[in-house]
Amino acid sequence: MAKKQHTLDVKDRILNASRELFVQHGYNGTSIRDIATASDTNIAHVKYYFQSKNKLFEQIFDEAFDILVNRVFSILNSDLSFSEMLESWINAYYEILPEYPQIPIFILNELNHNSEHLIALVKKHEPEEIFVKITEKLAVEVKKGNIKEISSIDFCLNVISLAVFPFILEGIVIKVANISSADYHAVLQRHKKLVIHFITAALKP
Amino acid sequence: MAKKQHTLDVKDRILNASRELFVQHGYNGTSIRDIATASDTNIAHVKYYFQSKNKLFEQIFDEAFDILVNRVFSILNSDLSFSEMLESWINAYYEILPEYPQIPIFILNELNHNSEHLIALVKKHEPEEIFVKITEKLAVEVKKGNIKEISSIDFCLNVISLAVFPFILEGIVIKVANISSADYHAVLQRHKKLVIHFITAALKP
DNA sequence: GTCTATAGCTGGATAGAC
DNA sequence: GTCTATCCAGCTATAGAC
Repeated sequence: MAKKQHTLDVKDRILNASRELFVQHGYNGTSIRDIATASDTNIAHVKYYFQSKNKLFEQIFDEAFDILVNRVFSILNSDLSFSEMLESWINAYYEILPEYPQIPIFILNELNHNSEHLIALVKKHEPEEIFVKITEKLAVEVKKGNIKEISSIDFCLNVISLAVFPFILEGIVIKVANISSADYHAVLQRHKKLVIHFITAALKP
Repeated sequence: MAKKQHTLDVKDRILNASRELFVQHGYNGTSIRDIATASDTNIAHVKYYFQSKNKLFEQIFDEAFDILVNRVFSILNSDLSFSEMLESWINAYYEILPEYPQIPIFILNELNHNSEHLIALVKKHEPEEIFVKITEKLAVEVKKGNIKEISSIDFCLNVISLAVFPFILEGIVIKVANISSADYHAVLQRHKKLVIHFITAALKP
């Protein structure tokens, strides 16, 4: 009947194609025509379902940001002990990011290019709540004498840097060192344990 | 005589304007027209001095990458002791990056978008040599029993992550937390000492 | 070296037939 | 809902006058 058989309907095909293209090539590097071609639809379809390139992009960006903070959010809202929380937090990144390795650089880059517009989307997820949660947990742990005194901004910067940045470096490392993505991910899985141990050792009073 | 007085000649005005625009908005987000307008020249000037948008971009990218690795390179080639080297290395980032805070995200993003083409420029700077140098210095230090055993890839990932990533987060942090860039840089200067201490403590045998 | 004009193409958006 | 045709603004690149 139809010229081509698709398992997904038009709207989902457009979402899948645009997710891949936007994350890979950025907002400016992706045209509606590219999206229409990749999803085997046409420009009018994209316009019909998403009104404009901008609206479609916002939806993709929102999803991507959600992937990055949602799980972390639930970990920090749970009743885990401090050391369990720290380990779960880092483990979360090392489970999410191998599946979506391009998301951090995508988010950071688009925020740098288009800040005024996208920052509202970021704030909607209330990332400051995460920060408040961590500050509380840290204060308790310092008071108990379990860890050295450290400001929550310093602590968060270190944890996020150590856990997230290696994934951002993937592209450059595998090309310069001429190794496969799988090899690099194997290195990172080993690296994860070191990161947890690294932070624990550095926080010891 | 001329309609407008400029302290720099045409070529330098184009370089300055394109540096700012490319680093800020990326390759795809910058047009030759933007560059011509910002440098108070015209499209023909840009073409005359740099042949194409691509050639001009490569020059800017090359410069930016050089800023990021040149100083680090000379530190690792010097005869500093291991602990001096580590401190100088991190200090180097904290001196370079406040002046060029956008460069890391610019480099990483363009490499992700346009890898095949730019990776040759990166390799020209021989970043692997840095890695070899560090591996040697680490091995000596481990043998002496001054630090715990650690692979050089793990070590490099940790140092670079801790030192560079906070600068990449600047854009999102100052907007979400509603603080000024100067305030954030003050936080980072404090943070620098903690990073050095953090790594030293974690490496203690 | 400088600058205008323009070719040739690709971008997002829209109108309107079916 | 689907799809074609088309508008017009933007882009890089080039030719050629001065």
